[in-house]
Amino acid sequence: MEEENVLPIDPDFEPQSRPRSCTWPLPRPDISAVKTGGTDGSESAAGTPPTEEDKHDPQPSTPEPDKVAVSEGGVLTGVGGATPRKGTSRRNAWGNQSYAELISQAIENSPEKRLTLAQIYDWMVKTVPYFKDKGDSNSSAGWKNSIRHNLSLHNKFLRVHNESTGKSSWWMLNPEGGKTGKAPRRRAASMDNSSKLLKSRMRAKQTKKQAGASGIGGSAGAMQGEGVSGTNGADSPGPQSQFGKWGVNSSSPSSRGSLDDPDMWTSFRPRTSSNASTLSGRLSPIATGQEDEEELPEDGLLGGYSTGNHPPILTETLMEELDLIDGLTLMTGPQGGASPSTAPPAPPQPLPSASTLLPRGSSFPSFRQLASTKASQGSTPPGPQNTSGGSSTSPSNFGNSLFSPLSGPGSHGGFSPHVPSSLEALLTSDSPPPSEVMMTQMDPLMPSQGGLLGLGGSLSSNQTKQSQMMLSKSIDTSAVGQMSLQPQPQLQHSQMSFSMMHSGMNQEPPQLATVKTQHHVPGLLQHGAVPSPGGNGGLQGLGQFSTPPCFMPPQDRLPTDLDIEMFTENLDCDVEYIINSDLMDGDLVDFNFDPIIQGGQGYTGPATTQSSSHNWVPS
DNA sequence: TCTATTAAACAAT
DNA sequence: ATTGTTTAATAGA
Repeated sequence: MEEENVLPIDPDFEPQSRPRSCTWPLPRPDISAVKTGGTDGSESAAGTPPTEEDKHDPQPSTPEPDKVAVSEGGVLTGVGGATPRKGTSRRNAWGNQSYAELISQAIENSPEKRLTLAQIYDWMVKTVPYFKDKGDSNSSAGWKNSIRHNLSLHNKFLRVHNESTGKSSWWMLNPEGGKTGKAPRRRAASMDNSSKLLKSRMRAKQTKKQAGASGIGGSAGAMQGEGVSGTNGADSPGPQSQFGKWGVNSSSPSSRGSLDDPDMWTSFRPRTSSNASTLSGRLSPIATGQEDEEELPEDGLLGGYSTGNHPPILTETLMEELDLIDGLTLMTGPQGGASPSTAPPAPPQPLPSASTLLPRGSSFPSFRQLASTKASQGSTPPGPQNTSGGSSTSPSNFGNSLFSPLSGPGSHGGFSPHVPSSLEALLTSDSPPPSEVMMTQMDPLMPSQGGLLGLGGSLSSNQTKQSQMMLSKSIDTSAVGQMSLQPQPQLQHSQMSFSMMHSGMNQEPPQLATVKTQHHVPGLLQHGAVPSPGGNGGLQGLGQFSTPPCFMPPQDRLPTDLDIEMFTENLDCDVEYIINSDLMDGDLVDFNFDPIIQGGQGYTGPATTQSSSHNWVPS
């Protein structure tokens, strides 16, 4: 506290009677003053930190590579560049950049493009003069609080589980989120649904509390089982080069089966989608409310994919997944214009490919683990999962697959430990949907949602979410993934989801489909599956189940929302049921998706097309 | 009205 | 205690 006072704040700042912000000098009011005084020079004016400031923010000309320079290169560009309002005054004590922008820069600067919260703090302290003094402040410090707040609030930031020791999650930039530059915030909290959402949330909270006290966790299982057994060396979260680790780890078994996994997923969940709704808000009823929920489901899905085990593939897959999850829009990116690469879900940035992969990889491992873990847990103890030991093995293969997705088949055959558990199958099935999403994304926001609906649809629903919340995020998530897959019991539900999926598939363009297939399939199908050119192997499998080619016209989707809720409840039941019984029995479940299937026929047929999506899409 | 900053309550680790 | 999430108040555009 004192320190801050000490800061070289201009006299101007101080006296603004500010109730809350203790942390800094008051910017705003001052700003005007500052502005007046020194426009550009504002820096000096702000004066906060004497010298250092100069270097940092205001001027692009800044020699310091660290901060700005790098950032500019990346996505930030948009952000940083745009930021500068008229240039005159600095909005904040540290400059015109918002917390979100600063954070983005920090992340971008990092080699891996991901940082932990602590690292972000650190970066701030080092880089931004204003914070320099505040380095030692506690987490309670206002600025740290603000950073955390921003991380959570903005879709542009993705949280990825950090496997290493007890480290906090990695924070990454959501390719999409940042793309526009505007990174929408999550949602206006208040506003439309507010009442509804709020209530639900409120409940959730309360519930949690109570539950927590009471011990709802039971279902969740044992709470924390342990940490990561880690080991792997995961420790070195060091930003520097963990590449090796990533790959390795991913495959590595490190974590084996700890319950923790679920969390992993949780971490993924992007709060993303909601944004869309935020902006438009109106249209999709779904959007708003549901989206949120959807997020969770997504995780589940991801888990599914990851389950596959393959690292490399995962990498890309993850990419997609992340994207999907986040913005759901790798594809979109291009449109937005932000991301140059249209086709490939590849990283938005030109960054070194290696790094690109790796970084994401980090997250992957976790996925897998989760999946595998879950599988083992749920389905069975054995956990031979993937050639466990061979973790290293798989990677290599995957690597190939990545590069040459098509070729995939042969390699896949190699590993195929084939997992017994139905989960995989489920997962597989899931995979398709995402792709769909991709396509869907044609539309900026809405579409994505549509895709989600398909995926999450079954899952999503406020209620569901709540319930999930109650239980435990992680678990729920997994459940969710399964949900969609569910076999016989509730075909209805499953159908819904499938149908959605199919539609999505249809939409996909050939190329995309292929790609997708690769990503998804390989991971999942590895067993031996051959990647069917059509891609969809997974889908087909699904198709077998329920297979209603096209369930409903896109338009229906809206209504679907409603339905979804309906389902939700049912789903819940199912989930548990499934978990308990089906999953346990792995064998029973028949999700076989014959990889073979491919025909393309099914999916092909019903081409729904985005056009439809457009319809419901706002604009 | 929207965005951003700041605070603060809470949950989970 | 840290990390994350969320709500709310406030201020600027």
